[in-house]
Amino acid sequence: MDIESCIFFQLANAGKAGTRYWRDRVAPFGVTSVQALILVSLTARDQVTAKELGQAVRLDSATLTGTLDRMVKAGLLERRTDAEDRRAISICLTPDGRKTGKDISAIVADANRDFLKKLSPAEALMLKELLHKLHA
Amino acid sequence: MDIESCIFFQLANAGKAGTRYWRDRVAPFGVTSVQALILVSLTARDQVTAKELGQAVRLDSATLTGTLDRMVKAGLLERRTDAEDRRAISICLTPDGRKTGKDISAIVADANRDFLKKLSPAEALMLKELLHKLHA
DNA sequence: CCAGTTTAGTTTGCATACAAAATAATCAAC
DNA sequence: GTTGATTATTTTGTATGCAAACTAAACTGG
Repeated sequence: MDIESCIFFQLANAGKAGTRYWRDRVAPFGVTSVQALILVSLTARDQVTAKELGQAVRLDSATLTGTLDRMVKAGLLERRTDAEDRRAISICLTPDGRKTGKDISAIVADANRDFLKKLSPAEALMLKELLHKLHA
Repeated sequence: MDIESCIFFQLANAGKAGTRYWRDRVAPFGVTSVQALILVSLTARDQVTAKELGQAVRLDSATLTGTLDRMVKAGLLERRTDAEDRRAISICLTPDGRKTGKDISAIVADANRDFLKKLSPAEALMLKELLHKLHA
């Protein structure tokens, strides 16, 4: 079987292509592609624990720890020990992080449209459904 | 726009899911997911330069250098200075690398079928076409 | 033939991605 | 109520992924 028609190769390439495009779109905000997704997620639902955030953005705890470290260092968010459960930490956006999150949230739809412009609306929808069906 | 319906998030997740599945399938052969793809690519077309290999498996030169280092160390392949162009290097499978490449090539189709089993054959084909159309 | 440019790979530095082990706090059962 | 299992997060170590700078070899125009 040809590597070009291998689904693992195709999905990995599509993922990398999407990430490259998204990274270029969010680079002006001074954040990486993953950090941008985290900010968008936090903008939609503020005040979450690290565990909840990890589930929302599909990052395992080890990867999340490092990424949060860099975002704290960049002044985008803070870690606070959860009052209820002292094992958990609450992730809180700083004013700067909140603004950047809002600004990036405002371009997500346009970035999606532009990246998908080679597909018709019906095809784009079909692609999203097929990708979703693959996980579920 | 919800992060769940963001194409960059969906593609990145699908890519990671595929890579995880593929990694588990090739782990018994003692190689990583990327190394497995490289071996499959080399099995189909032996004797290529690093540049050609990088284009075939979509790895930039910096990533390829490190991955080749690990594969040489693992005894899967060798670097040889190209006789025609002394800037280039030829990538050659060792006997061990050739056998592993053949063994892995033999399971690619089955791994693809199994990973795509939640989709009908028509849907799987549609997915591949849409992914291809996205790049082209 | 020779300076300037292009090309093939490597190196460096940083950001995911993830397995496995370590830490610390909570929960469960007796 | 203490001990043992579970849970949240961090740490460590290895493997991509990629930008940018660097090296060495080949090409190109005058």
